[in-house]
Amino acid sequence: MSPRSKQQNEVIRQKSIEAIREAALELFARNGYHSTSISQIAAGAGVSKGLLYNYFESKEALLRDIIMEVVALGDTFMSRIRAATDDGAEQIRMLVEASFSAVQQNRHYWKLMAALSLQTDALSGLMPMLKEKQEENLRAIAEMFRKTGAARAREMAYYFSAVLDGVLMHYMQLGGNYPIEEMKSLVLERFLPEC
Amino acid sequence: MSPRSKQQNEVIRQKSIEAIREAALELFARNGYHSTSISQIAAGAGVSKGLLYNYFESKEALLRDIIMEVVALGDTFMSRIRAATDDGAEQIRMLVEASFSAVQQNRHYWKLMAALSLQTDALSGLMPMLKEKQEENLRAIAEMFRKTGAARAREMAYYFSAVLDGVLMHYMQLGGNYPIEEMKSLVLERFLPEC
Amino acid sequence: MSPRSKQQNEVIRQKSIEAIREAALELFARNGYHSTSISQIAAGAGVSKGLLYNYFESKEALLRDIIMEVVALGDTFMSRIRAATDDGAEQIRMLVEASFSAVQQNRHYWKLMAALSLQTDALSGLMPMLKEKQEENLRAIAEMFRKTGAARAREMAYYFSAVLDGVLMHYMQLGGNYPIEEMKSLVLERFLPEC
Amino acid sequence: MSPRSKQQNEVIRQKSIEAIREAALELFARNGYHSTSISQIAAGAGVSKGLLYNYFESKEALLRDIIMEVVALGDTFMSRIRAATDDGAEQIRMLVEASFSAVQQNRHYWKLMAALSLQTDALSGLMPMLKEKQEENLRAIAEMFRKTGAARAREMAYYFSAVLDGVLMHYMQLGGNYPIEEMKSLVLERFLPEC
DNA sequence: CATGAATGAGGCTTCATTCAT
DNA sequence: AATGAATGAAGCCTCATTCAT
Repeated sequence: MSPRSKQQNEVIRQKSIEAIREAALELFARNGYHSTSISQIAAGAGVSKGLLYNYFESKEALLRDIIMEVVALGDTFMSRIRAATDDGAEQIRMLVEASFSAVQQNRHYWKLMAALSLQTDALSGLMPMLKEKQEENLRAIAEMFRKTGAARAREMAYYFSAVLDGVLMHYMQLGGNYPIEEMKSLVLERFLPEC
Repeated sequence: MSPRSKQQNEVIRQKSIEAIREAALELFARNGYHSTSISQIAAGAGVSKGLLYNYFESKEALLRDIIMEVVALGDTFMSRIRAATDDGAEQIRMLVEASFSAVQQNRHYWKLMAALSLQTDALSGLMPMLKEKQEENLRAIAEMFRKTGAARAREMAYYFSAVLDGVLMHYMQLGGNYPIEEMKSLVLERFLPEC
Repeated sequence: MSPRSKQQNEVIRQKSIEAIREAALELFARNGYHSTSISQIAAGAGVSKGLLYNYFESKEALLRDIIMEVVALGDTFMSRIRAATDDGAEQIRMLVEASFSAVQQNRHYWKLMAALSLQTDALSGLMPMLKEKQEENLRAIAEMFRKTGAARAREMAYYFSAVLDGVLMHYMQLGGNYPIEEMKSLVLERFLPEC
Repeated sequence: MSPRSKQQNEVIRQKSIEAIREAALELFARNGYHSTSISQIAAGAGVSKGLLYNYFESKEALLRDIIMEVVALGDTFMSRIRAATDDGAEQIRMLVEASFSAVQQNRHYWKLMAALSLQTDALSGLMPMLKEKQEENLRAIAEMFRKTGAARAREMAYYFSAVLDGVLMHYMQLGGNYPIEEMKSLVLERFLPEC
């Protein structure tokens, strides 16, 4: 019955928050945002509905929180790549590798993101920020192509990121039988012919 | 005095059905299936909620109906292309043209389809059929590549359809500012270099 | 196209009305009043919903109409019996015979009546009349017993009609396997021992 | 501060559940199953509609729950009687007493059961179980008659239970002015003449 | 006489959210 | 920090009834 220390409390808090986030992500990705209820998330996280509302203002806020995490993850990727090398082709290669491996390791995140990116609802408040991020990434990718000496770097960036998203989307749709490795090879081949 | 003739009734019915379909498509595409209420659809179509249920068994049946229409549209495309020419490269060119123009002319349909294809819910019953269709299209596209003499025709088909979907998805996400024409050129260039 | 004569119209009217009544009775009895829709009745009768409302003010009015018919039928029975003989025992015997044969020949009517008699709803307006009828029948039956010289004729009337209703209710509940003939014998035996 | 204990919660739950059950029983019996709305039940129980669905899966499940309670009550009666004595006549006497007193003390239950037993709808799933129960009771009653040395014990059981149901049904229909005590005497007299 | 398209009130049910403990 | 009983708005759907033809 001795009162918990501040640190102990903080640990407990973080554990609960993380459990909620994970359960929510899993369920949102598997069943869709609207088809997932707060009750399911709380049950999945092993906490009460009340506690969930201690940490997250609302269902939408919980979704926002998860999305911000994914966005941050993406930013980290890009930073690392730029830090690793200054060679455009190599950066593109790393980006392809990183994208495929991220999606393969964690289909949940990306399926959720893809599904949400096509829905205007449930994300209303976040849309501008997400578009901004996409724009930012596009600029970064264009810069990579520019470094390879490619003509029409910006168009290539648009095209490249569309290809990447297209392949990964199909992978998420079709799952296990998708020839994901072959597709990765094809992408690399066709964007980095010299390698 | 006398009741309306069968034909008169059929005209009236079709008018209402079409209004409902259109309103539903528009709203489903814009706001998402779950975020669209039957009331909104009825209001959008200018009919009562009750009438909607005279023609569609349920909200899900309405969605199904719309999806079946899109699927039929896609089938028509493929048939026409195959009927038009036997030259693989020409077929691919026509497919690109048809896809881009379809999406540009009717963004609603395709945005809805894309969004739904990533949702596990709200489509449970239709998923098998849709996957079968996709498989069928893939085979048809592979056959086109085979005719061009391309190596690894099946892989190319996977890749090609991913590219197409990726580009069109981005177009649907970004809307007006997307360089859609440039992307079309790039797609054609990169898959039909000889033209 | 020659206009129908008044008589022809009347024939048509009566045919439609009768078809509606029959369909309604059948459906009310089989599926219950609340579980039967006007659409079902109209379909069952082979007429349109609109025509149904030409002849019956409302669903409840249709029910009332049917009930009145049953009541009238009951009155006819009693009158016939009293006209046929003045002997109490014989009257009772006839009543038993008539009741059993009516129920056996037309379970629909009686099942509906029994079900409704226990529901306060859907009959609100008719209840007083029905109670009055029951009271009237009770008096008539008591008079029959009185003629047989039985003591406590009124109590016997209550008891007798309860027995009759109980047996017939069980028959309607259990249907085919109910030993209806044996029960009739038992009723006769126990109320008319001297026969 | 701390959450309620399991026991406290259980008490609270049972209170609400019981309030809902009672309100539902009262309203179902008075107005009929179909004419009673969930809103009415919730209002009658002094809880929200939502809470009702915390405890009962559906309106039909609520009805089932109530029916199961009545069935259990009936089973208890029969068991007690058989445990109390082995004398057939005494058992029958007890059964009559118990039935009359049960119905007088709790008209709601029995009116609801009687009404439902004549409805094909709203009970579909339960019908087989109820028929089985009735069959079981019939066998038990036949056994009682057999012990009294009566001939045709099974027929007597059918007849006896029809009489009981008939009398009690009339009581429920006519209410206060029904000569219930006289009827009880008559039943006992006529089935247990030797007493 | 006859039709059936159309309406809208009202019923059942779900679920995000609150709050007493 | 934690619980879960309780709420009520909102969604889907049914169906008695109306009315233009």
